[in-house]
Amino acid sequence: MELMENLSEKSNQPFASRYEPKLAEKKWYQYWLEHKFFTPDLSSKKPRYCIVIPPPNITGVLHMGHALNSTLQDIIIRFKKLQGYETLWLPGTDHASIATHNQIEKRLAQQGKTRFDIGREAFLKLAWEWKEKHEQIILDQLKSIGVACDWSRTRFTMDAQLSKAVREAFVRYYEKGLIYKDYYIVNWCPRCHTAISDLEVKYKETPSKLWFIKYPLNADGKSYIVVATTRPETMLGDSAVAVNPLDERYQDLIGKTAILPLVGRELPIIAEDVVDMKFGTGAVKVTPAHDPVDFEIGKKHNLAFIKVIDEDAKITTNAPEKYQGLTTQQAREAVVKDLQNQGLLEKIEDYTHRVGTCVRCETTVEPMVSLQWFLKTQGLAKPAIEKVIDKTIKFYPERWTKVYLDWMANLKDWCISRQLWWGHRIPAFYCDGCQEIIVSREDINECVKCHSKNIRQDEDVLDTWFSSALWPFSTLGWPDETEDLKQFYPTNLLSTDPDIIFLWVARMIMSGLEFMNAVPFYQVYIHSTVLAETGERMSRSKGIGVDPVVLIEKYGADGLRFTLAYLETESQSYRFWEKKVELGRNFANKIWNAARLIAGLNQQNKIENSTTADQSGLIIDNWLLIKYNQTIEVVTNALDRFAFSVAAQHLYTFFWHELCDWYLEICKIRQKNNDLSFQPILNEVFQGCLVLLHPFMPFLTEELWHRFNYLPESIMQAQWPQPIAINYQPSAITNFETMRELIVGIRNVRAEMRIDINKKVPCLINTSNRELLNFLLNPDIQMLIYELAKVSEIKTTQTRPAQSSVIVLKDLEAYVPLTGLIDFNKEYQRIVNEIEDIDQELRRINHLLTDNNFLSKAKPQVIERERERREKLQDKLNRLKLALETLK
RNA sequence: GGGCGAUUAGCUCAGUUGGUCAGAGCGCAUGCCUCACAUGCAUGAGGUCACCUGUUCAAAUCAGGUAUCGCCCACCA
Repeated sequence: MELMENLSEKSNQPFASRYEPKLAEKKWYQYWLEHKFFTPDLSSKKPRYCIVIPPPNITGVLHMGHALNSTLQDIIIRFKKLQGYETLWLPGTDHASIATHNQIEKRLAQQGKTRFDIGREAFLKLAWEWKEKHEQIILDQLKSIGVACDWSRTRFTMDAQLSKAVREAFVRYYEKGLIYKDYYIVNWCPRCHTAISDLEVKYKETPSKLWFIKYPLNADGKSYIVVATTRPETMLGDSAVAVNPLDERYQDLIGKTAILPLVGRELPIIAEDVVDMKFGTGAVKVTPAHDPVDFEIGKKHNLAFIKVIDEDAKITTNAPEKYQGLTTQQAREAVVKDLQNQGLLEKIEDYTHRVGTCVRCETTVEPMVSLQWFLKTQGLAKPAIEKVIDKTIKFYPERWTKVYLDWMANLKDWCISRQLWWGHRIPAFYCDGCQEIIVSREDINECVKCHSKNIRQDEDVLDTWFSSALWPFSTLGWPDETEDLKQFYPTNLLSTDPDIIFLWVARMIMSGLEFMNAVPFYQVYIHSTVLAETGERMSRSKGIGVDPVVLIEKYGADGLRFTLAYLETESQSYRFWEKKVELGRNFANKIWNAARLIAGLNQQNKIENSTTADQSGLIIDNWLLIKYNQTIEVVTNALDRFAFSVAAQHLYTFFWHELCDWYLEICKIRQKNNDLSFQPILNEVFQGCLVLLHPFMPFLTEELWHRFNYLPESIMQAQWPQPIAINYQPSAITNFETMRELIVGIRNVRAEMRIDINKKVPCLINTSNRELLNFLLNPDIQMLIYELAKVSEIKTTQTRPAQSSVIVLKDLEAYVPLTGLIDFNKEYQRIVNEIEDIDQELRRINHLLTDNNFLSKAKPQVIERERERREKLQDKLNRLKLALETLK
């Protein structure tokens, strides 16, 4: 394709018959940036509207989730700007502590190294290099979608200002006594070598075994208590056996002791009501150091916490020597074998249970006692719950409100420390002199208490989500009192996907209320999850799904955007594949070509003193304007409640099937008849459509806006359309609708009877509705029917002529006489042939359905299908026979 | 175990508060390269809106229940 086009020129370009997204996209994005349309004017009097982007990880490249979410946010921000708000969409990226670690460690692994081989400093250097490189990639990909982000305010969670915010927040929490350090059972990922939060653990159904182990009750080895476990290796760390206090089987054992096999430790048998009598034997081994439930039991009963698994998931020196250093898997095998040899394994049952795995690397996590930093959340949760209950913050779709509230009601303290290097290092300092812990806004070299120089900072960093939780205000300048903060906080909308409601949304609400004393946003939109064609989650590593960057390349950003919005309903998910983008691409092309036609219709200047003295033109125009007004209302209302699909579908239908299919077709005819009175209306509606479409298809609409030299200079400066005041005549509109149905009916007859495309047909109408009759006999209306349905003349009649097809409408019957139009003999023969074909098929089916062999062997559904088919064919046969009668 | 969704044409899905809602796109069939567009135009075939029972003058739309699928949460060793 050769389009010799100068990209820097805005007008006088060839108006090719196909919309070429590539020619528009770069050009207009550049143009918007140059004109600073994405940067708010802080001195304007307009109301403010602000969105902060959910910062993509610097590890990632754009995926469909980003494409969807960015599209939706961009639709809203552009919609609000057109509605007259001073808008800010603030972009940025997240350092993604653990995810980035994984990426860099993967690279190191290729060189046979771990992060511990190169040390903290070198590792951080690599991480910053990674950031420099990958941040730009993802931001550029976002730009290719067309996002109206203010890039002058781009933030990164580890920027100096944001790091200052993190530190401020930590210190304030600490000073309020909300941050503490304690031993707790955490999920430990042996691969990432850090604690991870409950939310970062995914459970997988795994077929396994349930081992029933005999714990001898005394040294003679004669009597036992049998416990069932899915993790026999952890028995090395057992410090009790627990039974339900109501369990009659074990009443006499409570308070006694059992002997731990292989180890020889004496274990108290305790009563504990969390023990389920119905599970296993009703007796459970208690391993406080390696199981969350057992941990609680251990604390309650003051049991020993015996750590037998270390940070690398290997058996520690707390276990008998022969197991030390084994992996958990090896230890399991060894323990089971030894128990078997000693006759202490009662039985093994198959059992499927859920194994916790690291959400990042899929390694099996080990519950493990360790010393971590925690944030007390109860006090923080209370106002965060209230603000949602009192609807200061609203979730869309509304059902997510309950999900949020249920979670918040059962909130546990948040483990905020991670044994990682990339991230915000915990601002706690340990003094080796006086053993004090000093938490400080500034780095310190000397103990404030004892002035010892022997101080060292905590090695850990904060959970990535700690900084994310501050994002809505840290990006606007907090803790400083900035103008941005004053003008744009609270922000208006947060749009995100369902899986980070707890990880992120809840925590932003809590910290927003804590530090800003105001909610971080008023509306939370939770969008659908984009699934692959198979219904599975898209996954690059599994090769399932599509790449939005490729789709933009092939179909254009506008086409992709429109399609995504068109599919975005309140569903929890939708399936998506490449073919679907054709919908948007084709629509973009349709708009483009409609524009070409309109440009042509405009070229001829309006003739003075239009010949349309009657109202026919007005009615058609009225019809269009009514539909247009409805469209404005529906789209505005839909976008206000984030019903993206409703808005997109309505625009699609109005533009394509009403404006193009009918109004433009009629305009062509009017133009031929020197009636150019449609021009101002067409122009106004088309211009309005461009604005309505702009949030969905920014590039195409900007391109056309310039080609039509509309004002103001950019469509981004335009105003959202308002319904046009019209002289509404309901009866005229129904008459017009009847006319449309009549035209469709005549076309239908033509197609059914295979009337030559160039042959005109007469049409006889029969109606008692005088007004309708007058309308249809109006010369201008007749002209439309002549042209659009290829009709030669319209006459009235009271009776149906022989050999004619009939069209039945609400207030009207119309007849199309077929004499002379079709070759009756030929048509007769065609129908006869068709009847013969059907007869033959019917015979086949009848034969089949009387064949006992078939009836006994075929699937019932197949037989049923054949029966249904027979019925349908019979129907068709009858109809054809009737048609044959008409032709006689 | 709890919560939340889904079940509508061959496929993917729309269907705000119950009464022109039985729809769209794709696919299919037929005819058209008609001077905006074949990424197009015209016409058509295809569905007891999962199932049962209620409420109502009226239900795809509301209530109760059943079945299947999906998502989320939860300490069943």
